[in-house]
Amino acid sequence: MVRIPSCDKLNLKRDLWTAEEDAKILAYVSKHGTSNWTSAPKKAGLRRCGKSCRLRWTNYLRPDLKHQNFTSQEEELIIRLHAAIGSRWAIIAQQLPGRTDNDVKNYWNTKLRRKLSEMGIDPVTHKPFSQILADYGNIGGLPRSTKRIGSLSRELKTSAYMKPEHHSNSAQGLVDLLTPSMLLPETGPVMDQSMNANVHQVNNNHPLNLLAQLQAMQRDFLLEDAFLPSEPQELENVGEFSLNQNGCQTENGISKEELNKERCDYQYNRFEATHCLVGNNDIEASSSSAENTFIETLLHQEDKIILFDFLNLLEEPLYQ
DNA sequence: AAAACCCACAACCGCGATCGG
DNA sequence: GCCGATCGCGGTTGTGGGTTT
Repeated sequence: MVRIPSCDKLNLKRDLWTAEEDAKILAYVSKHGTSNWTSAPKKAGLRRCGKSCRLRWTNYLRPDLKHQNFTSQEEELIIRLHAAIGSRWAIIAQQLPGRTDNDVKNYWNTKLRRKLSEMGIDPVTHKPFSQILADYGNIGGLPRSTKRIGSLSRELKTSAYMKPEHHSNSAQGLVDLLTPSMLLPETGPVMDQSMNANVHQVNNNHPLNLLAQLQAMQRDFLLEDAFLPSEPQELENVGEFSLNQNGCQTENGISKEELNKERCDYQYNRFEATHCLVGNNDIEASSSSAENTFIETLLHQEDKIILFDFLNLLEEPLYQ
């Protein structure tokens, strides 16, 4: 495949954009729209490559962008989503109206990553450094790690939620990706109801429900890939274990299909409980402070919210 | 006052995916 | 189905302003 010559190779302008150039881009977009950036430099009278024009528009000039500082709520959401899906900045940015992937990425790299490190948390794995060291000591005995959601294939990503024009809002694509047929292949009416509730909430711009769905998906992967035995009898045992964790009872002789329903209920309820906890604990209360950011509050309350609690907040099932 | 350093963020690069002739 | 053109993404670099020495 022939590569596009870079702006550099074409001897085009590469430094910071001037107000005059910005005005030309705005004029171009108002006249021609954003569908064809290749012709933008010529039509707008700019000595920039089309790619550069597109980035300038996408990351800076778009009228729907926010240019204010990140709020503590946004901070919290970035951390939680990063813990869930890794550095998928475009997806994370979709959950933060008015923010671009570049904004989120820069904010993570310059602020959040360091703050987590200062708290003794590895910003890559979201584990405390002490646990990483402990794990390293036990490296031979660890079960094989399962696939991270962050390593979802590009096919899935692109087909399901990377085409905003296919959806009425940014979250809809993910909702489609996480339809019961994919997320929970053998679920019945009970789980459908739960999922419908989630879909409804996502449609109402409750970004944390995206996290719940992602985590449910991950939980499903983990249970399917790493812990679930294939034989029905073994499945019963696993189901009993999972449900007992949730304080529920299960009967002997449960069918595989019923088990799946129960298991999905368990997953959904667990995430609901997690988010209720998060919503009611000190974190949210402190997040409302205009003075303190989410992380700063945690730092100031080290004796109250110990590291272990923060990890519970993150609810990172991937690394269990 | 000036050099050195730090930080935030704008911008670019390279790659894979997708589109369209 | 092929292939060139384009888009979108994540990683990285460059730049300018602020702070420290």
